Amino acid sequence: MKISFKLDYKDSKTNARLGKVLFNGKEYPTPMFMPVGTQATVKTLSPEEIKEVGSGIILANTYHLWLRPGEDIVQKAGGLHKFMNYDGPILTDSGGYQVFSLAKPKDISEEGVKFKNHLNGDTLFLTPEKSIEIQNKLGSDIAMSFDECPPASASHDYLKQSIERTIRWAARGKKVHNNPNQALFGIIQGGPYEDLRKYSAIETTKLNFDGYSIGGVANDGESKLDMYKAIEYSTPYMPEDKLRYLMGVGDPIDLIEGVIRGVDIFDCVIPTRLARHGHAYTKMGKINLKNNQYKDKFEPIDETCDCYACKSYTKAYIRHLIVENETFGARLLSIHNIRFLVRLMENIRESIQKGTLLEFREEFVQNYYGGKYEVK
RNA sequence: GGGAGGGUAGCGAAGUGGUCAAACGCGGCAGACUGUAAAUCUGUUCCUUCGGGUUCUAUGGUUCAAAUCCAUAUCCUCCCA
Repeated sequence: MKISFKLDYKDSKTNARLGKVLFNGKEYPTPMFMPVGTQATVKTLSPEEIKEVGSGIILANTYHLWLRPGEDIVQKAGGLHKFMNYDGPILTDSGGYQVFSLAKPKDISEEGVKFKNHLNGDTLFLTPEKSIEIQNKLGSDIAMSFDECPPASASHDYLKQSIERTIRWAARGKKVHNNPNQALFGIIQGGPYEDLRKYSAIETTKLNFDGYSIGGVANDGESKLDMYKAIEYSTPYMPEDKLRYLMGVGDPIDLIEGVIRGVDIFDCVIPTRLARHGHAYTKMGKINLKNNQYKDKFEPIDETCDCYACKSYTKAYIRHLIVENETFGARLLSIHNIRFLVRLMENIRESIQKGTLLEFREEFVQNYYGGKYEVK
């Protein structure tokens, strides 16, 4: 059964929406945060732990799984769900982000993108058709169109020709996509430019995808202001009855700002990466547990948190694990950080329900930034 | 008792007359991270009122100039008795 989306409610004071993703007889409420599991694993977490923290959809990556173990192996295993023992919904990114992180502009042609394999330097070639074919074999529930994800520094001229090509790539991918059990999403690009976002959104939605995402955001130090503009310039042209996905975001405040601007789902590596680097989200802001001051703090990371790490372990112990580079520390912090974002989304949904989302935002900023948050 | 080598910043270790407050590694202290080339990367680590001050086991000496050369002391390691 193909995954589907139902829009339930629209906030009157903001563009926020409440809805649900329907999959396998289960409902996953939106707005939602999706943890990233690039290599068919949310780093350090078992599928049981992923569910325990309350995550719904998780991400995997086409590029990485194409290289290893190869889409044929995953297919032979019976698809991603069986391969990794996860029965919740899985979204695969198309490899578009790797166009940004691995390829050089000159490696991008109408046909596709030339990559240097980051494992051994081999030259590889990925096309929209190939990306869809791989995602089909991986058996994800949501496949993403293969796009170019340009850097924040890209000029208006470059972006213009880039989004036109990305739209042609989206059409090519859609043409070869024939898996009735897999949704296919289109990706809107255009940097912080109103005309380009509008153009990209209108042309991409004409192709009638199952959902739409806003891409090319939060790259290489793009300002938050530009990110918010990118969302604001895109959503007016995105259909209301389809899932809206802001790719690669992330930061707690950005999740709130994204929802206010009409986004339904988000994904980001940041909670798990920060965890591996010793950082923890708390209501009162992000803390670096590696800091000396936590060495004898025998208290949970966040008194108000209901996660496994906070229920059973202290800052001092987790700090010790992180400092000693023990994987259990990364695991506890990953559980905590994802749980923090999942609870943040729960609170956001509650506030939408109550019509107090903007007040919730103020309260969050007051606590998390000590009131000193300024959009730049 | 005889002989050889050596003592450099928190630790290990380069440096053997000026470009040396002294490479590099570790450890320490911070910072960054937004569709994961990311358990990674960056900064900093003698003192300082940022003018400068005090260092290379100790003391004395040679020299315009010493971590580097000489003398003595001291400690460590190894070898022979």
